[in-house]
Amino acid sequence: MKTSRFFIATQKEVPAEAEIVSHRLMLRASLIRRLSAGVYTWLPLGLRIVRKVEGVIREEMNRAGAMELSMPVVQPAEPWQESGRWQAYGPELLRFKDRHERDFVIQPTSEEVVTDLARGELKSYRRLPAHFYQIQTKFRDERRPRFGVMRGREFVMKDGYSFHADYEDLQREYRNMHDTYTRIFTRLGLRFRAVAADTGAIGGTGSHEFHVLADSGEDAIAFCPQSDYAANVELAEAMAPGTRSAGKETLQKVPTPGKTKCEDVAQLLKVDLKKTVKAVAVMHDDAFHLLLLRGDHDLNEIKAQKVIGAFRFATEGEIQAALKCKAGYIGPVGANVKVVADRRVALMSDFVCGANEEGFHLAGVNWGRDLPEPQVADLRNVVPGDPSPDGKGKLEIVRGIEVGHIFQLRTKYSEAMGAKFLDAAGAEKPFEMGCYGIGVTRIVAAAIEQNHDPRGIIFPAQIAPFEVCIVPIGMQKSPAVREAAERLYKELTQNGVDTLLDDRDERPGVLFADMDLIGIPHRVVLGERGLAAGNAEYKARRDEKGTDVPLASIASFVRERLAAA
RNA sequence: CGGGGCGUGGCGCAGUCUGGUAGCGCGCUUGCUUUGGGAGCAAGAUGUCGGAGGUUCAAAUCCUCUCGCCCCGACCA
Repeated sequence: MKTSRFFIATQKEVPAEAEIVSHRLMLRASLIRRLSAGVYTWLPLGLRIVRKVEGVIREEMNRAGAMELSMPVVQPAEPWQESGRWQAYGPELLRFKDRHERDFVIQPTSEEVVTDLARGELKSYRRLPAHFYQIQTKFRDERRPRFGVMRGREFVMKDGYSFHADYEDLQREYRNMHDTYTRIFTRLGLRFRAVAADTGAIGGTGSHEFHVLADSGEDAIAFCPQSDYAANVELAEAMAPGTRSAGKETLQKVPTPGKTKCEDVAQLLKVDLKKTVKAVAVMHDDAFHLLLLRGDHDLNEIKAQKVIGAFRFATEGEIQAALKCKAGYIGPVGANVKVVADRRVALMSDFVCGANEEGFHLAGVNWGRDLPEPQVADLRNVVPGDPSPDGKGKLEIVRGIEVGHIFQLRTKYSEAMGAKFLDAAGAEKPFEMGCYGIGVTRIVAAAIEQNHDPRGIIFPAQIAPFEVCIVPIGMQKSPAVREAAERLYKELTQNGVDTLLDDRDERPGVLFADMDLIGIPHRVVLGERGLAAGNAEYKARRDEKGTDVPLASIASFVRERLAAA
């Protein structure tokens, strides 16, 4: 490809709409343009990257035995009503009516359609297992799209669905996909980690997420460097080893006017924040609960929900009604309400908490003596340094971007939709199902997030829009440069190298800056100076300086570099 | 959905408080010079100031209502 016949519209200035680096660079490098919130046009340069990501995924999915198909983006409401997701999905599911007033959705995933297909076609165990996948446009009406294509409303996802005669075979395929995803993300040149995950709204049992590691990631991942333990912090179990030491202090009420936060109280009383307990007031149905956490810990709402059921935070009025006290000074002592203590809190002694009287806290509080032994549960997010749940070391926390997710759905959809096959004994059974997603367009953003420098994007070779760029200096003026550039271009393209020849009549600085910005991994510069000495100059995107290579061997040199990557 | 902010040529912004009929940089067009890291000079083109209504002799500026977008929190590939 030659730049004179290709659409490149790089920008020097940073667009105001973009906050994170990948979004900025994607706009500046003319990979994407926004049409509306969370909805983007993929420009020719960006689409090349998407296609390369898709290519790697397609190759590995096919190699793993999955079969590509394509299901409709627009789907009728009926199967969604059958599965129950028409009600369960909520406003994120984009719905509309056709001219006959019939309900439709734009697919956010395709469990319903693929299950409908399976129940019609996979009537016998002899047809099993079967794994169908597609690389398709999805739409989710996100409450808050952000970071460009990282969390767009419209996006491209690879979604695969497998059907099995029994659970053992589903588990085999689940491991197969775990391995396949590992290969895919490795080939894409990403630094990533597979983590145990909550199964969330899709339901089912086993589940892993694949996260690209990046500080800008929206997810927090807890992992143990001493073992292979890794889990989303939403899920990671907070351990509390040890026993409660006997209390030494007497209970006393201390004035803490204006100090409503644990940090402020700890500072005022000159005690460690870890000696304080905070009480979070929540309502489950109409029941008021106090959830107790150590002052330096945060509530994990998913865990709390598993303990007391769906809840919301109590209002100031409800707190007044239950405890006769303002928020900021509430605590469990003498409170006639349900109390659930985090495991760690249950092991504390001589601690500080609210006194249920405005302007006062209690110090030297001890379980049993000052208040009854509480209900104990895991309520908090893990923090760095917590013991790993597998007992093999201490947890660290990093941030990640979720780019893949695999689930064991079991029979959730097959039972809801009556999708059954006949087994060898002639008995009707619901399919055991798995589903497997990869965020294709999100990967492009994640790869940039992980690979960039002040000059721009540094694409991993597998997904770069072009593998090599040729930058001729003064091509329009110098016949020698033009001739050398055209010859090298021809030689590389004829050998299947994805080459971009920058033949624009621009100053060298512009060409260099653009090629760096759009992240082409290998660059060959041809100038009269070098040509006079019989040399071309080669530079990899990450290199500081170029190196001279004899013109006669530059093509084979580049091809060797490509093969080495 | 709650909280904060922003809508002025293709892009980034000033002007708004204190009404007087729109400006800067980048980009774009043409010419000359320049040519190994986003050139210089000259001449140009491009705006219903997000939209609607109102106040006023006069509105980008004041008032009302709307629409859109971005950022921070609870969900997902």
